[in-house]
Amino acid sequence: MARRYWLFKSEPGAFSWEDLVACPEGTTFWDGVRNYQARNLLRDEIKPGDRVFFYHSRCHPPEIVGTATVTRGGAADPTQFDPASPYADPASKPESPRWYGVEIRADRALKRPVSLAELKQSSELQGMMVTRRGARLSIQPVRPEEWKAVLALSRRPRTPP
DNA sequence: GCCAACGTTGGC
DNA sequence: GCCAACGTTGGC
Repeated sequence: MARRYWLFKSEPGAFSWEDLVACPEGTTFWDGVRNYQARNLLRDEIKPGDRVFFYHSRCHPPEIVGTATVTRGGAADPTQFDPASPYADPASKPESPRWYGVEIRADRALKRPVSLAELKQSSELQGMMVTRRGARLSIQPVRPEEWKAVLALSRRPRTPP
């Protein structure tokens, strides 16, 4: 199975790229996803070795800031069983968990962040999910050619306005 | 702060 | 099963 590529959204006020890098080994379990479509990807599709764009959402500007590697595939999200967690789900039972997450490890910051505005301007990235209006999915598939194009953009100076 | 898009809930 | 109401996401 070939390595696949993903984009994970995070609000920097909640959990930023810097927070990930500060974790032991730059590694964290990606918990708290409570959307079924994203859950299916976490549980069934995202495998160790896959690569991840770390995207800052609900901030100025929204942008891709770094890359990470999946170090552990779909596992039950423990926060669903923790009554003290804001992500607690009393309806979910340990014998049939409803919510899943994966473990990721920070790889490196992009040479420079690539903003959503820039993604939208790039002719190669017109079809990228994150550029579509109303694309709220917090875990998104990324095509290999999109992965390459974003990295290429990050190695170029920002386009002057 | 605004509001469009989307997902979920719940009455019927 | 439909769909209106509601809450959330998230760019702008």
